[in-house]
Amino acid sequence: MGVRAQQKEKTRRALVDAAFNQLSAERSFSSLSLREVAREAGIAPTSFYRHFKDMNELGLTMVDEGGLTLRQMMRKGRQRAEAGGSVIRISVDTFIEVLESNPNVFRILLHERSGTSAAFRAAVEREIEHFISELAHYTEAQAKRTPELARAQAEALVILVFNAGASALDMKRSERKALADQLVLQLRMVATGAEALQQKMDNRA
Amino acid sequence: MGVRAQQKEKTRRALVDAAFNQLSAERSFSSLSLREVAREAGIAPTSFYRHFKDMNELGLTMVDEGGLTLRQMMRKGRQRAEAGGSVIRISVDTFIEVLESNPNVFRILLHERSGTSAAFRAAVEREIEHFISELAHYTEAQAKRTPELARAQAEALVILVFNAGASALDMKRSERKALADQLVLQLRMVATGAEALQQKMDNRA
DNA sequence: AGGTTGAGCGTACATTTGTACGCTAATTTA
DNA sequence: TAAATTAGCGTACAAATGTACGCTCAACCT
Repeated sequence: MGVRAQQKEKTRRALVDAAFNQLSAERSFSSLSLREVAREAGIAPTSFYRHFKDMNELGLTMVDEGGLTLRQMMRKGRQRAEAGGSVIRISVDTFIEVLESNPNVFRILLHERSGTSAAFRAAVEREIEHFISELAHYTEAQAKRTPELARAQAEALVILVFNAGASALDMKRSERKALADQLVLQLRMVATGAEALQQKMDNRA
Repeated sequence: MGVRAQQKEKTRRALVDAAFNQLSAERSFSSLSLREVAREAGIAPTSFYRHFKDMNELGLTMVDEGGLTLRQMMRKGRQRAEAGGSVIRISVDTFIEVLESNPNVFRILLHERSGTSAAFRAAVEREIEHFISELAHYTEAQAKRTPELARAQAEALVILVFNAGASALDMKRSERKALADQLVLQLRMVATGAEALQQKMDNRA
């Protein structure tokens, strides 16, 4: 890559990072202005357009990038689970860790999921869908579920996890412990319930 | 109530209604400006301050009012359930109906739940908490659950329902049918799983 | 009846925003 | 080496926003 393209990439990163850094509990992506982001990135407002068509395009980039980060981290966590122990427990613990080290990635996903732009909502949904289908396939193979049931189960699990994540963002470390415990309990409920429903169906056939 | 206070109340209502009417899939509360709301309500921007300290105060009013509306409608639905039939099925159907007739109430609750103002998040959480604890008490008595388990179960149910609501907002009527079916399946999973966990605990004791 | 209150208005202003336009200077290409 | 490309800048402007201030006049109180 030439010197020129390299510098451009660097500035682009500065923009994305600037935007992520400005996110907080009090500041959502849609409340950021193009000028603010440019200022934080150390470039002139008008230079922003050399990299993104508008703020929307930047936001979508962030969603995609954030989703990728998340999936990579969760995958690493799953490897830990393969060493043995409760899959649910380990996954929840991993999730909390990921959330703690990337709060702003979660913020944008959680907020824009119910946001004002259809493109954003779709992008977030796509990211969540990754999690769901990955999990559904796993369950279908592992626990011999009907595809339909596996899907419903996976979706329920993911929703519960993400929701807990939203609550966790506002919490202190100590409170998070209790949250994680309750989440584990809820996930077990779903898993147990799905198993029972599956068996009932099998018996009927 | 005097003529004066009556007129004031009328204008206040106009403001609240104006704000609710401006909400849509593309427009969140936090993207509304004081001036827009005043314009829609037919008053001068500066007159807004005769009724609310700022937009935040208006928003909190809307959350409270919306939550109340929701609970009232769900209560009515529950009476229908007492006539017999599956509690889960009837509740879900009621919920979908409520959602269809008050989409904007849901929009503000769902969006501000992950919103940018702590006061808003707390207000929404309070509303959701109403649902959860009402349901937890019901389950605790009806199905003889441990308080802890009843709480976890109720919370899981409510979260799944609200989440489905968020998806439903973007859907056509026909798609909603499938969503409702899957939601029912998920709720049964949770209920069945909670029952199984409860029995396991009872046996151990 | 006469004084007080307060809802609603119009004017005004400082800020902030997105973005159009044209320049510069360094890199890339030919 | 000469020409072309382009990242980044500064200037500029129209639009919109929140809100301070002071006025009016109908309703209210005594």
